[in-house]
Amino acid sequence: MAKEVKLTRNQQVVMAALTDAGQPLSAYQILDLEVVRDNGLKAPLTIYRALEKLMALGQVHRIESLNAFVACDHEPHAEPAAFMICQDCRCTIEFSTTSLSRSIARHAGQHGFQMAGMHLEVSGHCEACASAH
Amino acid sequence: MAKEVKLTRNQQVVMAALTDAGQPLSAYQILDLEVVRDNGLKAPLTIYRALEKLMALGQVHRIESLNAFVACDHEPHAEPAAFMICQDCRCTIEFSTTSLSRSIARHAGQHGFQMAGMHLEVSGHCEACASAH
DNA sequence: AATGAAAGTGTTATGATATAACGGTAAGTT
DNA sequence: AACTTACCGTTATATCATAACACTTTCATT
Repeated sequence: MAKEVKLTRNQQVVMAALTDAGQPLSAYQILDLEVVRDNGLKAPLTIYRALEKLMALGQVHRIESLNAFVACDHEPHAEPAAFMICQDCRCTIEFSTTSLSRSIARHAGQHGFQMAGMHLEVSGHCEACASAH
Repeated sequence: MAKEVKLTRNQQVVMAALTDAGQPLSAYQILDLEVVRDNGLKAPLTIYRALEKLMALGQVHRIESLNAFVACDHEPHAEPAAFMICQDCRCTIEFSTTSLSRSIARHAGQHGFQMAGMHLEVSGHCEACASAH
């Protein structure tokens, strides 16, 4: 892991829930999990606060098109995120954008736009779902 | 224009509001505009229904990260959309993804993912705002 | 013109997502 | 200990989006 930051109890609980899920969950879906409620988290704000911190640490990313949150599946990072989202099983695959973001930044520059960050979401069908029709 | 589809009154009102605005507006911001209310549109659902149609026609696009909608500034299209969004003045610049989406589709394919569509949002500073600091 | 299908509309209610405001607590500086 | 900073619990509220139902308009086809 890049940088061991001590997470608070609430943050650990939310992080564990997302890691276990292996797919994006909305804040309210997290809130409804038994393992979360049993740990005393019972208000939306409690979840959102934990998520906010986890996103700042790059351990969780937000999927805009789903209004949901997903555990980062490799090194935590704040770098531009990109996701493939299966329309069938809802699984997500995160991929790196190092090369892509450079070319997009250049493209933006041609429009006089100074790029600060980017967010890419690709929808479609994952390998398992595509082969199963 | 690609295909002249006759818009209903509600759809025309919403389309005109977005075109006039020249920046993304939320459904409720549209609803609150005088020009919209004066035309008798007074319920959220009325706005959402018009937006749904306009998006299907490719004349309006949704900006996920803002929960807002923006008028398409060139040929209406259903093609993968990409936007640069100024964090200062909130203006958006839409750009084409024909070359980009091909390379992303190829990238996805390497992960066994069959791409259906994509949505790219670049945040940063537009030329005017960047030069004004 | 009659008729029937499809799309659009108005209205009310509700669901889903997210944050504001306030006061209190925990943990680490110095 | 005093101070700072982050975190937390609670209540209320803001914001975004859709369900359900009955009615109307539009328009191709008979």
